[in-house]
Amino acid sequence: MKQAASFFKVLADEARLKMLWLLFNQKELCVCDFMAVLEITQSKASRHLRTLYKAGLVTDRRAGQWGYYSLRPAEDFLTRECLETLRTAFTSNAEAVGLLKKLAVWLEKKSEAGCR
Amino acid sequence: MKQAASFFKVLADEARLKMLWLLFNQKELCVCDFMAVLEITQSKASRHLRTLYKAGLVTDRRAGQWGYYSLRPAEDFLTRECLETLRTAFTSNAEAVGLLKKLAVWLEKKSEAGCR
DNA sequence: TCTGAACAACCGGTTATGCGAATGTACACC
DNA sequence: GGTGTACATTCGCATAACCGGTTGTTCAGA
Repeated sequence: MKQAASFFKVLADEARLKMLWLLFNQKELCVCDFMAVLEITQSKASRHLRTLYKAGLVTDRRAGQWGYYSLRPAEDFLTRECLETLRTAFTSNAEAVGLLKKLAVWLEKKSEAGCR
Repeated sequence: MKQAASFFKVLADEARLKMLWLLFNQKELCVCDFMAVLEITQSKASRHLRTLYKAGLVTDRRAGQWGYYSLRPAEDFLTRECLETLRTAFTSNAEAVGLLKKLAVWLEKKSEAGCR
């Protein structure tokens, strides 16, 4: 039960919820994507991603100086179900939908700039 | 999304999870029941119940000097689904099952003592 | 080899949360 | 009216979490 409590503790932060939501809808994102879309500092982005990583919810992949994060399929029942519920709930949430639009615009601009 | 974060914040405590679990399996419980079964101080029990109350997850009913708490049906999708998932997860959790046994013993002893 | 980009990790400061102990309140019984 | 029970609330303190700014670290390209 302690385990369940610490899982919910990880979800108990708006920035981390938004990060998970972005990853629900985009396979891979790097730190600078989170910074741009969520309008947060690099230090904040990195710290929260670390928290998600330590909780086993995301994986990271280094490619040169870039770090890509993606969702990690949950092996635990509670984790899997709650994340799925979260995803469903956010799908009909205006703020969440707005974030996705912002993400799309950002990714578009990024690829236009050719900096992929 | 802020709302979702604060909901998870409420769940992010072992004592509160245990309280919810007990209420899943027993319609109504008073503060002293939580104290006895979870082996916590009165102040701790009261405080966490207050938190659950303010989050809208439980209701209270005063009867004389006794205060009874019970689950409050969730009107929100996220809340309802997560609690249901939690219930399912705990059903096959040894610690949680042990708590229920402890609760049964306590309620038995309490009614034997005639203090209803 | 130097510079700059992308990130991670540390630093101190602030805020939030949790705790037991003590106190307050409301009622029940004598 | 006094005592005891069942709570709720407040208090001071300790710990944990979050924050922005700064300082590594690693790598790519000139």
